[in-house]
Amino acid sequence: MTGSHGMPEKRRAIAAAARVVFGREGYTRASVDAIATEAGVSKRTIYNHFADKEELFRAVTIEGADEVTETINTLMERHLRKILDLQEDLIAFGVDRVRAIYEFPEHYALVRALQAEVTRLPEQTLEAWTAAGPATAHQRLAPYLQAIADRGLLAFEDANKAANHFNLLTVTDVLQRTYYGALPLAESAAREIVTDGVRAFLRLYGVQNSAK
Amino acid sequence: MTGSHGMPEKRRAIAAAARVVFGREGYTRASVDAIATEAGVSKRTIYNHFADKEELFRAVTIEGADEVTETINTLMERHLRKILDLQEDLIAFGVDRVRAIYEFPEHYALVRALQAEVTRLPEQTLEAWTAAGPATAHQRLAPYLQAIADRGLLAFEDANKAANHFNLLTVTDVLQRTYYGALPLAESAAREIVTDGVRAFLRLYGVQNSAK
DNA sequence: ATTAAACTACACTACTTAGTTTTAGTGATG
DNA sequence: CATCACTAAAACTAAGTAGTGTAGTTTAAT
Repeated sequence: MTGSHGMPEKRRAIAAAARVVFGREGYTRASVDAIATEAGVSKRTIYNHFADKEELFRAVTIEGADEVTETINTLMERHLRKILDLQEDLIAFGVDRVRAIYEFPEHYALVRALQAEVTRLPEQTLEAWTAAGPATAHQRLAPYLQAIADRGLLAFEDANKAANHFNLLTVTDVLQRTYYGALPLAESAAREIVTDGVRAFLRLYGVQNSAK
Repeated sequence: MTGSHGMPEKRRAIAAAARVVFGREGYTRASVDAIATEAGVSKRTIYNHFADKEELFRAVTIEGADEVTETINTLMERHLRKILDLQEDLIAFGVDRVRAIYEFPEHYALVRALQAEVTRLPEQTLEAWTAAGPATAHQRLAPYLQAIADRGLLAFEDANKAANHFNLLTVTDVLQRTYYGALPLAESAAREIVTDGVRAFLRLYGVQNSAK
């Protein structure tokens, strides 16, 4: 059963374990031995697949970002493709997006670890991660907002800036308050933050047709 | 206030050095020996002033937060006490506030280190730091905005939410893009972000008849 | 000058780390 | 069968870690 979908099975086990341990312990504190144990693999095998600890870190941060980005893409398709009630759809998207933070705790733990390492990371690694993760977050949102604007439901000059403001007013607010998902947040509190954010966003860019 | 007034000179040297080294290396990687060297002090002296590494970290994060909070208070007094042109004053405040990020690089490096440790920190330490730093950021802004609203230049129902939105649209945007000050940001870019943020803020809460 | 507190320098403990090497074994391919 | 690529397990190297103990030195107030 060599499920070799490009990646040997062991490599995937190592990557998954690395994500957990790096997320839980941070880069420096995470030991390669601990990752090996978590992966159910010998330490030597890790070094057969990855040059060193740093390359392992680089690989898993980017792969993790890809995974989350994919999830967010799905959420945008689900909520922002066909708009029935703009405010409700934006709120539903925001709430699901926030929920995704708590559905990928290892990923956001990894984000915290990565942010702590920013000044020590090779420029290239940071760029690759930014491109895979945060950058896509609003680069991919912008076209959806543009499409909604084209149908006359939103009005702005720059879709990218609007997307940026949407993210700031919803998911960034949550990330900031919870230290990137480290602190728990009640579903109801998340909904309230997102609702406030969406209402502000619509006051900024909404077209007055659905009234109060 | 964590007064650095009655504090022996050596203790201050240690705290200053710890801020630099923790900021540069992160909590785990920073060694107490390195902090001692940076402070020009023997390691034993550090342990005469602080119970252990963790208490040292706790002390310097909170002292650093106090310092930055004080600076921000000064900026609010300077720009938000007497309003001449609301938009210009808010922009000037925002720009100075962003500049403060780069005037306290060790502090924001420390913030990154702290965020990475959030899940391992004693709850009490995190609470104390949140209270000294980020929490005050908009708790103290709210009264200024309220005073401006009382003069009829702004309109909102909840000053705290307005303050939160102001911060999100200006300084949080910058912090997020620069990984909490880790990446450089041109003065002009900072000004553009803040200007966009302030304009959005005024579309949300501004009263049309004022100035201009 | 005396005294007490604070300091330095440094050896020392008990432990952890990244990465390598060794030894023994696995399953597949030709 | 033999080779090949991989693996586990454990020992090992070389380095670094937090924190302690102590002997001798500085500092400042009396």
